[in-house]
Amino acid sequence: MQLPIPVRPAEVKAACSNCNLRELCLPLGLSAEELGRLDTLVARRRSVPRGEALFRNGDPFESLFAVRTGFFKTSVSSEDGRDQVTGFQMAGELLGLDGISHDRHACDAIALEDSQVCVIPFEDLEHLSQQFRELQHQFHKIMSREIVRDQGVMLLLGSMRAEERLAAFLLNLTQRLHARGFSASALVLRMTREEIGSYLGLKLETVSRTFSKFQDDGLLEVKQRQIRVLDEAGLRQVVNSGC
Amino acid sequence: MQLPIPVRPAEVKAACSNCNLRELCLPLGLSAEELGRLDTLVARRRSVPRGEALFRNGDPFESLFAVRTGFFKTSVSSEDGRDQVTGFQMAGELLGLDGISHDRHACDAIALEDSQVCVIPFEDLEHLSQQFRELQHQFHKIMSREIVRDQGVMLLLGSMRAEERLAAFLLNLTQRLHARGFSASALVLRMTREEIGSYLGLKLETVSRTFSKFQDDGLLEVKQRQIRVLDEAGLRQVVNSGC
DNA sequence: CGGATGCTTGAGGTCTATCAAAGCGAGTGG
DNA sequence: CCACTCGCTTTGATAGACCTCAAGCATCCG
Repeated sequence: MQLPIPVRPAEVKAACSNCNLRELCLPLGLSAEELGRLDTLVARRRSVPRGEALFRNGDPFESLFAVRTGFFKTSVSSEDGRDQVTGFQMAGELLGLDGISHDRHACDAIALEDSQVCVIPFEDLEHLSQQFRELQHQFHKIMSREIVRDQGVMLLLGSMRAEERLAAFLLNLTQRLHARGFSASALVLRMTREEIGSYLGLKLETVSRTFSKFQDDGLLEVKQRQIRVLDEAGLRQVVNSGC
Repeated sequence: MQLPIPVRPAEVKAACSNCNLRELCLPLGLSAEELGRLDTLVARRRSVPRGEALFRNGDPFESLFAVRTGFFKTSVSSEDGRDQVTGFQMAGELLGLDGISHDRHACDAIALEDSQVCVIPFEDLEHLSQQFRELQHQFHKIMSREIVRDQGVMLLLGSMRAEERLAAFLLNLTQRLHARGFSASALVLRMTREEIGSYLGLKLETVSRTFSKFQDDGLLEVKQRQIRVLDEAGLRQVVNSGC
């Protein structure tokens, strides 16, 4: 998979106001003035090589991060070493909202490919959103959207069977890629079967078997991490086959 | 179970500034001035009889609600009629955060006993939190806490087995009741086995069997909905027995 | 008191996990 | 340039956890 948005030459000072992702990210719906002020806030960038952590559970929370390019996973772990992938984040999505509650990050965020994020110092964001109603509201919407998303994952984990889970996962991925201008039918997975399994509450063997079954059923073409969706309607049917 | 906080006589105008729950709720950490202003905002009350909805999926979103007395469940449902309980809320906890993202509620909130909530008009809250930094920050913390809580539920649903789930659920309940001044060992469940099962991703029979097993193992005393925790450390061990 | 609702318990079946082995592919070094 | 290695994936056989179906019991409430 190519980078969702071509990286500008380094010397060009990119900013929210001229970012290709502003329709998917925090700036959505802001006025020109608000955008300008946001630019002054979101000045820093940070590159995260594949496999490295953007932050880890327990790290002091100072900033939110907006994915510019690349791909991340977030995961939580319990004291006894259990591990659960809680989400995958692509360009335009926010990372770090978990950290606000206790001033420390509550999960790990790991880059699944070489990535770049915009650093959004949280104190500054709160300060600025006191002056700009719309910015404040947009931020609240983003947090709320995360809560709604999490509820959807609970529904998936609590009430769906393996095939339904994987189908729902693939449809969600393709829908998000499509919103970023990519094909809705051809995708390259950035994560391993094990990471998909962790996210979906399944073992990696079950994920692999389910991919194979979808291929046998003519829903997908699967070549390792290269996936082609042959029958989107069929996938939708699988998701809804539970009840 | 008794009401967590004795209901004041109706004629007494209760407000955030003299609410017994202010250490658990939105007012936490606010100055006297901020509290006073919050009082003017949170003027309305609403009673919800047992079994009735505070709001339903699709209802227009206008206000958040703080539970004053009683007990709620929230649940989401998919198009195909699948149903998932996403949480249980008791006194001092906020309901409705899901509604911010699309100006419509994204779940159902049902009272599991006769309940009373404080109505917090959301526009007013955003307006007021533009003036009061601390209120804004406290609200952000509450939203973030909800996100962290949801991640914990994902961990539970994605990686724990039936006994671990139920033990974790009971420990969470007793801990929250304890924070409200109740016994950490004796509790009365306000929800059915089926609702517990839906929350934990299990069938009601499995919940019932697991309760029986805990009783056989000397961890609990179970009399229908009356639960006595006999061995809290043992429950903790069950939660961590997975890995 | 009697019906309704919710809870418990049993038997048998299904789905997913577990254990094991072989295959594929990308990157490395000879 | 090829052989090798390592990580990841696929596939098979088996086992175990949880679900399903069914019956009986307890509790609540009119």
